[in-house]
Amino acid sequence: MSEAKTRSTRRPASSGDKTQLTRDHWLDAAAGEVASSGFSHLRVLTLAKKLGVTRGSFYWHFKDHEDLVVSFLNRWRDRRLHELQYWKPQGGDVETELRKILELLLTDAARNVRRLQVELAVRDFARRNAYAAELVAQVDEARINQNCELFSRISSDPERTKDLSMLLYVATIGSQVVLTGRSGEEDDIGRIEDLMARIVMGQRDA
Amino acid sequence: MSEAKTRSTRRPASSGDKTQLTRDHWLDAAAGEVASSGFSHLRVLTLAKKLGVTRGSFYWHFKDHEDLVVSFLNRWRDRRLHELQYWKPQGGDVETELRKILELLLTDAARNVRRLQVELAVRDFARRNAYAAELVAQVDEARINQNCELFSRISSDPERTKDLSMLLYVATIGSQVVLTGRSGEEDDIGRIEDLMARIVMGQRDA
DNA sequence: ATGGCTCCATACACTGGTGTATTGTTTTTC
DNA sequence: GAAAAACAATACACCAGTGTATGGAGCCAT
Repeated sequence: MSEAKTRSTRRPASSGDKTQLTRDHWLDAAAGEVASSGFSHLRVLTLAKKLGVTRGSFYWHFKDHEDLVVSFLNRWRDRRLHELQYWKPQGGDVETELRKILELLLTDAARNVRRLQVELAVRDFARRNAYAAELVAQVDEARINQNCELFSRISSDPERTKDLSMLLYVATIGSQVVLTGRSGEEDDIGRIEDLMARIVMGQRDA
Repeated sequence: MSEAKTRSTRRPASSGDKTQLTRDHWLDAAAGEVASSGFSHLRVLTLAKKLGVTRGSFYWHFKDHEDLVVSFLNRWRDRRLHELQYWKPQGGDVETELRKILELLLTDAARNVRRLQVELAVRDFARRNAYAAELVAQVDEARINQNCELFSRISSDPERTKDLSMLLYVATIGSQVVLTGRSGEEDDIGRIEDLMARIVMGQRDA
């Protein structure tokens, strides 16, 4: 603790960096808080400490607390919609593609703890915030539709493909909610993944 | 603002009643707050207003805010474990029992909005509170085990019955999380219910 | 090197919430 | 029917958090 003049930078390198802060820096810090404590514990003072600055900086980058929340939600929505692009099923055979999707939605999701926690926090926030609910609905719909394209190769009945896609989605979300941070998590998730795959494949019509 | 003497009762009948308050009254009021705003917005001042008293009463019934939260969680756990008793599958044939359970877990749950919201709030709180997590785990396990007994009549492989029970559970929780308060909720839940029933029945071994 | 722009610090006013101490009012109980 | 116990009101000290106003410090033009 004896710096503050040696380098021309003024911030005590709390985030390891030295340059000026940007809106995105604050949003990243916010993600950490949201993940670990939820939206209702999102405090600008806390973020400022984490970033090694005072709130003076915050109120330059953001109008107020609400501005932070809305920006956070928008960025979250944009990223979630955008990433879907890379998860599009390729031309492989149905079972391999299904396995890939399941692994993406369950095993992979479970490893990305922070990302998962953020999603759960957003979802919870959506229960009492109309705007968040709107964005969550958009993301949910996009994801369900994405899987629909694959399931159309399993059943020719469009109603059934839609239902299957929906079921797979709610099952994965449920797994995340119920199993995350639980003892035997890895194992249980693997088994659900397996069972889901077998079940869905069993729904293929003749 | 010119009352306060006409009747010998002192509380302005905010809860319609006149008698003295009990711990359970506070817990009931807390349930309302938790359902609509979550644990992090649980304020004793708010409860006091809702009950038509001041905080002086609260601190007679409870040691502090944490006492309220812990008592609330305990009551929740006790009730959830106790109600399972009445949901035990009877001796009917497998499909009817399965349908009954699904209706209980999905259609019925969706009607009981407040109860569902409380459960989701508790579950969210459990992400950052060890004690809540403990209780949620207890409830989850009890519910999953309860369904196991039924599924053992579908598959003779105990591993598979356990997996099926788990899948059904996470699917219902996921449905509640994803579909609650969404447009077309009723419809979607019905379809999921139907699909789940067909799928599970399809897992019966020869 | 001066003025202007960007980014952050400091200080203040204000709100909303907790918990405690004390007193007041009903109800019970004997 | 008076003492005791249960319940509630009032007033206070205190803290955490927001938002605002203002004053720098560093950088970049000309």
